Amino acid sequence: MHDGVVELTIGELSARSGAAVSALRYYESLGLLTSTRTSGGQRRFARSALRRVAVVQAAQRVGLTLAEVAQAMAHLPADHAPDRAEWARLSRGWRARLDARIAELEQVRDDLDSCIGCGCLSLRSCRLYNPGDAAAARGAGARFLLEGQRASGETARGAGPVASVPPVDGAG
Amino acid sequence: MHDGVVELTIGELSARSGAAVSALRYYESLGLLTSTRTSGGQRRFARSALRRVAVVQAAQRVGLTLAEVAQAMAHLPADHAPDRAEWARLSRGWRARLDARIAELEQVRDDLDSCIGCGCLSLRSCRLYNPGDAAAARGAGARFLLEGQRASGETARGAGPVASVPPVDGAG
DNA sequence: GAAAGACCTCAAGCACACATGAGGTCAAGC
DNA sequence: GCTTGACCTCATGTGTGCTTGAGGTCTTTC
Repeated sequence: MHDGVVELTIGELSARSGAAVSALRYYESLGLLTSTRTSGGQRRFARSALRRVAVVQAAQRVGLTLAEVAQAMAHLPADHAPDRAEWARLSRGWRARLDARIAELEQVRDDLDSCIGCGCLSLRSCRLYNPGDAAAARGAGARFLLEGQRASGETARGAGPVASVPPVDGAG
Repeated sequence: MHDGVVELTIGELSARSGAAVSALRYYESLGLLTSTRTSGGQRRFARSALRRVAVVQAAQRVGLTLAEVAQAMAHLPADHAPDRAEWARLSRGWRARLDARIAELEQVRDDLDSCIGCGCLSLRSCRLYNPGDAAAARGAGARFLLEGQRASGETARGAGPVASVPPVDGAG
């Protein structure tokens, strides 16, 4: 095997980055990585690909989707790994998202605390149940937290919004 | 429409809970909800179902999967909505998970900060790149954070672990 | 009693991030 | 040059949490 040589096979990149071979191919298909090919059609990665993979993995730990990573990386030069300034720009944006996400989770935690205290889940007042305030329903970065809370067509066409039925909160 | 009556149609439950009709059917298929049926085969939910849906939604905000919610709910009596003590038991467990999750994100944030400072992503020393310590690779509750970091068969069968290739960290 | 809207049951589809398998090729070492 | 392991390209599958659609039924209201 070539050693201090310039290029890496996909297996080497996998071993060094910890990403699976199939994941690397997938990243390439999304434009997150580029490679040259040998005459036989096998991929060869520049060593800078190692850093790119590291960036992808970092972004995933932050909670970004690969599409978002691709978008962010589009602002980076393709021919070399990000240098200090470029990486700082990227990661500062991610930090903001991280902060927002942490804040949301802390909000949920506080709401949960208030519910533990009151044992409520009252449909009228419980903040866990009625996340209408600041943190809720924000588009940005709430993916794993608040996804899937919109009404279906069947519901929307149908009986109208919540107000059409009077409040109930006695249990069974 | 019946009004202060004991049972709710699925549409009413949807309107009152904010969950889509299709989601409610799905929850029932997972055992998260139960219903009786009219002679015509339509679902009727006890009012306690409202609280059960609230609990499911709360758990999702915490970050649990529905399977986990189902498991947690298996410890609750099926015939009534959770009372104060039962809800407290449940939510205290969730709180621990929330705390762990928040701690992990804070760890990532700190690592990110150190990387912003040094512009590194050095394969040898960067903590974002080498999440080997405390927070990483924990089984519990790291779903959205650390999923998909295991090697594939192709990689595992192949060139062996990281040590087989000497370190490289120059960029392109 | 008839229209309309809410409801029913499958079955299939979507999004995300890959993993897996089939069937075949390349490259390195002996 | 021959074996063997690494690599290739599709195509399809996995898990989670639903949504959408087709085709049909129930219930309520006028």
